Amino acid sequence: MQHILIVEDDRTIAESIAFILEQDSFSCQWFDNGRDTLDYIENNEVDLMLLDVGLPDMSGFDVLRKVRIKSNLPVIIISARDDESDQVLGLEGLGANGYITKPFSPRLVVAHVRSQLRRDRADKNPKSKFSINQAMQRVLFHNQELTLTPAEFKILSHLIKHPNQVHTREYLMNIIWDRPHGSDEKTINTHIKSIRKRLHEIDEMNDCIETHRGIGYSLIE
Amino acid sequence: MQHILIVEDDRTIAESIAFILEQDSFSCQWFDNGRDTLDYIENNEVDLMLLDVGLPDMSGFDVLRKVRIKSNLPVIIISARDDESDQVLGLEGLGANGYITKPFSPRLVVAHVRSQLRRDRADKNPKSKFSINQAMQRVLFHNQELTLTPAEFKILSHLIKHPNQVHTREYLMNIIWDRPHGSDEKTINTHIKSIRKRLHEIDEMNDCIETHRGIGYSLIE
DNA sequence: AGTTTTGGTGAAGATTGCGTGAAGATTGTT
DNA sequence: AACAATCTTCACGCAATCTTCACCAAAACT
Repeated sequence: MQHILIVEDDRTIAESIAFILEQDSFSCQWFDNGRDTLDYIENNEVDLMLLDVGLPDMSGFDVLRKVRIKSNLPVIIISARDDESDQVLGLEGLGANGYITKPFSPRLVVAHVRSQLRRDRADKNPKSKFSINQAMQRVLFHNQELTLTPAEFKILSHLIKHPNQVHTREYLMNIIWDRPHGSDEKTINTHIKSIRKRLHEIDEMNDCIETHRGIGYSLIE
Repeated sequence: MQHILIVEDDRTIAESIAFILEQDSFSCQWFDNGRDTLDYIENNEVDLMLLDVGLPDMSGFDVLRKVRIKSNLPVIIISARDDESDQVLGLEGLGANGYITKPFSPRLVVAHVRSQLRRDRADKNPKSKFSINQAMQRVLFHNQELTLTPAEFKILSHLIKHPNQVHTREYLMNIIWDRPHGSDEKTINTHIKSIRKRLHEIDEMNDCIETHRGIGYSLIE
């Protein structure tokens, strides 16, 4: 179930939007001011925000600006008919994802929301299969814990943090050892081998780590 | 000077839009039906189209659909207030780049047009058929990845970085090997051959790399 | 036209680099 | 010290890549 935030000081309008969206099996949450909205976003999972520009405590654009500092939550601006130029300003300049002008029909709202969420999902899909727990020196792969030796952790976590980029063996060696260390670069091969083996145990059909002959390795997303 | 097409059957509206845009130093052309519009686009350079959905001979959406078959000309839909759902349909489904609802203010039109043309220019600028991903040691050709050996990558990326310029075989050899290397210059021929072959696999009618008899090679844009 | 030079082509070695498994070296722990 | 875990090295075989070669086609020169 996807969760929509409605930020609108006119209770009638907010309720009618909520009613429509709930019929389309979205869950909705209504706020009539900016402060509460920002608090809520800070602490809850939200999939999309419908944002009126005219709010009692702060401009909708201020809300958008503050949201954009921390996230790229899809935001659809709702604006009154008479401040047209604001529409464009908000849409283009502050990173809104769409806008609707009052008065609007139910169908229009649902269409906008659906189309925006579709686009948003497409953006999010190329999500990393990895997550790093730096404090615990652990890496999750497909939400399963990898048991890695210290050297393996250093190499893999670096590759994850800088994906789609070739790292030379020399560079990876510097990551393992803080201070210069007269070791053979072949060592890296062996570490990579065992990292691959561990990834393989979880995902048979896996080929994240690419070899770049004569150069080094890279992790592809 | 950028040329805007206004497709709108209401003469008053069309003229007012044209007046506004001309003040902003665009050149404008007005059509009140779909047939003439399509004819014109076929034979003239146009930078952007403002398209009303309600036309006498055919729907604006039909016009858009026909235009989209042949080009990705930026199109901004103009729609009357009462057919809201059509807006979304046109915008999402048929590849319109924006929409404005009647009635609109002059500033809104100009803002939309400017913002759209800005985006369009950004899309068009990186128009070289090649792009180099140095980090991944890869070259994209027509947005497709070329699988290149290290030597091939070194040669091709150098040619791309210095196009329209002849490079001697000796010079290209120095690019492949850091240190002096007593190899035959014919080697370059073979590398060029295989680079050409790979380009050929993507674009049959391709002849980017020119031979300069007795001297070397160059890449032409 | 005939000759010479230069480049394209395909294929056959030569070379290099990598994966692999295992053995030795190092480190830390009990 | 003994042990386990980890790191490093090594040798072998394979595959990717580089280089060379022989032969033909195209261009330049006589």
